[in-house]
Amino acid sequence: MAGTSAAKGSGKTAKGSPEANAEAETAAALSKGRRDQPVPLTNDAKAPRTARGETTRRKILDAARAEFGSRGFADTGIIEITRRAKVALGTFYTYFDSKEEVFRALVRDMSEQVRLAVAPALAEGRGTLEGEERALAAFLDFVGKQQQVYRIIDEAEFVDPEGFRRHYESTAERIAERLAEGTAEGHLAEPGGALSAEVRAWALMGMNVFLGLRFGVWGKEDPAEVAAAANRLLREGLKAG
Amino acid sequence: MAGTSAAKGSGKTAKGSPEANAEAETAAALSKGRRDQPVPLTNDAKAPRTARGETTRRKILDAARAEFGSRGFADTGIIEITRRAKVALGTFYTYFDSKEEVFRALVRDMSEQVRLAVAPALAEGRGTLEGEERALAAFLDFVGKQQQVYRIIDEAEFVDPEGFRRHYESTAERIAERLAEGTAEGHLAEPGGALSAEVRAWALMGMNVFLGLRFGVWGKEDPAEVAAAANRLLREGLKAG
Amino acid sequence: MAGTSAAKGSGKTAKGSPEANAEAETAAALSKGRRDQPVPLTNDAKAPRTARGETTRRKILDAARAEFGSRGFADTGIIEITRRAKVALGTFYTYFDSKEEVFRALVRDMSEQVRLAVAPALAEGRGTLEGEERALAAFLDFVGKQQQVYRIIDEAEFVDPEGFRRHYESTAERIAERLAEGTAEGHLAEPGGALSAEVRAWALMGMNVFLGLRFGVWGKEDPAEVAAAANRLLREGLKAG
Amino acid sequence: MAGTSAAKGSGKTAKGSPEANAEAETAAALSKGRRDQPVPLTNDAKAPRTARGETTRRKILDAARAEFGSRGFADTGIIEITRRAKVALGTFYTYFDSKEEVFRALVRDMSEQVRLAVAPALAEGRGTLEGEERALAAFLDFVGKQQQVYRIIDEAEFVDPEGFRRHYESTAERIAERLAEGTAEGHLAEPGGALSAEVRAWALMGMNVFLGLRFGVWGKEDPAEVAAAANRLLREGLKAG
DNA sequence: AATGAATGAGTTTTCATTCAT
DNA sequence: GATGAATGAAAACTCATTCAT
Repeated sequence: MAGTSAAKGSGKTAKGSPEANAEAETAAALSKGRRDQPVPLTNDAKAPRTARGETTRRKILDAARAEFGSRGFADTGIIEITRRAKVALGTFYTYFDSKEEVFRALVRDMSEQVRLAVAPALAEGRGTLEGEERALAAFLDFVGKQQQVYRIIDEAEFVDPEGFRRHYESTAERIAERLAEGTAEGHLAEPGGALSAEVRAWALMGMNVFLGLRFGVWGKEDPAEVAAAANRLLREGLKAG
Repeated sequence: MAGTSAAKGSGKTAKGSPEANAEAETAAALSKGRRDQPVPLTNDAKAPRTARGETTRRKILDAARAEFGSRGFADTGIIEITRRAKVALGTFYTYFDSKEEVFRALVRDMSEQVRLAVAPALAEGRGTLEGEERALAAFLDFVGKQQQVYRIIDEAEFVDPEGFRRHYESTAERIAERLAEGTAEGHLAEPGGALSAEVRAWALMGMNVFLGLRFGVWGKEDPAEVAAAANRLLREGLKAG
Repeated sequence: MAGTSAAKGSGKTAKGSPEANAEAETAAALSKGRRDQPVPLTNDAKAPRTARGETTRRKILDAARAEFGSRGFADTGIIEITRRAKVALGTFYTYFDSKEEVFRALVRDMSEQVRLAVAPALAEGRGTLEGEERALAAFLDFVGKQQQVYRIIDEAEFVDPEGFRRHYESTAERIAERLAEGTAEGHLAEPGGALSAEVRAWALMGMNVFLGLRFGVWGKEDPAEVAAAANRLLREGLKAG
Repeated sequence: MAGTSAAKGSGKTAKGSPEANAEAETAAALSKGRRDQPVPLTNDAKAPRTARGETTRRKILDAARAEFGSRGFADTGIIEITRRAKVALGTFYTYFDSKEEVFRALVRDMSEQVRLAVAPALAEGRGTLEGEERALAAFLDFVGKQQQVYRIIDEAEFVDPEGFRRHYESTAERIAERLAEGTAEGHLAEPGGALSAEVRAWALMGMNVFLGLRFGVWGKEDPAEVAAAANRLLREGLKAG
């Protein structure tokens, strides 16, 4: 399973051309993101102490993303990662404790990337539902280009269960907040209670994830059209009349 | 990602104590399911030729389900499977060509299992949406007891991509048929076109899968309540008034 | 530092020609020894289940003794052991959990071998001190042929500290018993007390071990002469007159 | 097995609280010892050329002693040594050619240390045997505080065989000289010949080493008492009457 | 059919050593 | 002199698969 629509804040994070060099761009965005928040869960002992080290670490991380994203965790060897990163095998272990650890770092990265990919779209829409529609379109677009997202976040269920859960729980929470806001503003119907509110958020997330898989990764229909169709369902439901 | 709503029947999949001995019970259920339909085996050359062989094959398959379901594909060894099945290591290869092959057989089984688990519920409901509601409740109930379902079908994305895709595509197709039927009967609003119809089916499936993860596997809220809340969203959408 | 003089019992353990094929012989003796005592500390899960397996395990053990004995623990690789044993690399792990584990098994073996090598000599002597003299001669002879003994028991201080300690403590205990007996029989002077008795045993053991190193391993003086000289010291001390 | 009795002096090697801060104290003692004699360095090319360099070299050596002494040679990495010494990894190679080389330097140091620790005691005693008794007591005291001595000298058997042999041969030689002196002075019985004289020296050394292990390192009985008991054996032997 | 011993390619990880700054 | 990033050979260990019995 992979990412889905995301947060409100930092709508200006991605300002440049939304297309070019997605990977590099996100890497940059991520770096910024990291400085915004304390980002605790990194291994201090292995943190680079020089600029050169920082560059190397990033090269490894990027290579790992590409490799895990295309071959999967089990079929990717450290050698392949370092070969792609153009560093020696041992260099990997200068920055990461194990294969699992890079993967974990990557899950955080990807989770954040998804959030950043949809954030601007959310802000654009007038009204909650329009925001969600645009976010879904942005998400479809994003996963179409970054298919690694799915492979990595889905595989986290097995390799990094905590990261996996964290990703979906925090995503659902952000959705829930947006829906609550929409309700407060009177655009959305009241949920029946707390459980109902949570059900709505998870249902919406599930929708998005599966539409992303079907129409972003496996097929490439027009994101806007798919988002529009989904939004109709979301607005009015299925019932006739 | 895991299974979702499906085909015909009762709703009380498990009649005994709802919690206890989930594994054994399901194994039995599965065996029944298997007898309903021959369950196409991939490898004829290794098909058991005697009754004793049939029993051994089943023991291995059941053991594999339990092991893969709890440790995942990579962390499960053939030895562990045969140990649990109480057969010798070499016996495994009398019935399966490789570790991947058992897994594939298992994916088919689980996919079928999900279908059978919700089928009775679907038939009970009066009207398409009521059927879907009961099916979701049955599904939540099922995955609560059979958490292996998720682990196995989700991991198929990496180990058996064809099986993974087959599962979701056929599930979505069945949903689409039901929705088409409901539209024909006038209960449901017309979709805007073919794309829209498919979007609806995938959206519904995604909803179910994620609600299953959140409220069936991770948490154990009352399936009926969750299903009711989800159904409200499905019927009327989110829009106020 | 390695083994030294040893026990009373089982004086008939080694009946054959005391010279030929020391290694094979001891292996046999050991096997017998093992059956006498329950020998608990072996890994059951890896115990051979067939005669063929038993043979293979012994081949590995013998190869390990030769390799560790000549290159030392650190400089011996599993590959070298299996190459010498003429089995595949993986076969090693069918019988032992790790490099450390074979080593531990070997320490037990060698400790026992030392005991068996001197036991007959002890029984031969008339009187405690004469027994000790003959035991030392036998020991010098033994370590001259089995230099691995020293390398393995000495290295146990680092690789298998428990085994190391067990070896020396049990050896010292056996010596202490013999001295106590000699005292009871009136051949030996009373020790001043418990501490004194223990000091005597350890002193005697230390003497033997170092004489073994100097005159058995490094140089090859006549064992009988060395033993005689040592025994004179032991009997009468150094004091003039 | 490690060092043993040696050369000249006081007996109260450690005057402060006999237990506390053993390590620091000995480091100081060592430094002193080193200044007494230049301590021949193996590798001139890497000899420090400045005072700062001299300090750094010493920090590394002290750290190496502590690490090798507690973890052993194989389990100690250069990183751990430099970390403890608070210098950068690369600095190590400014002063030593290899891991083996520091170890060799350390073996020399420790060997010398042992000699210095017992030297004062030897001088105190009136008569050879009394000197030996005091030396043994000093030795027991010393190894009780400096357990690294054993670990390092014993491990030299594998890492620095020449150093190992040199240590014991020169120690034995010194003992032999003292015994010869005692014989010349008429305190000690004549040995039967050259072999006999050497046997006496090695036997005495072995005694001391093992008593040091048993009563200095593993257990902490009163050094004076142990030494007295050992000396009784040495003076009069074991024979009754 | 069933057994379990044997195989060896493949992987991860470590760590002494080098070297540019 | 000091630093720490980079290197890659080496080694332990795993495990799916084969095969003789």
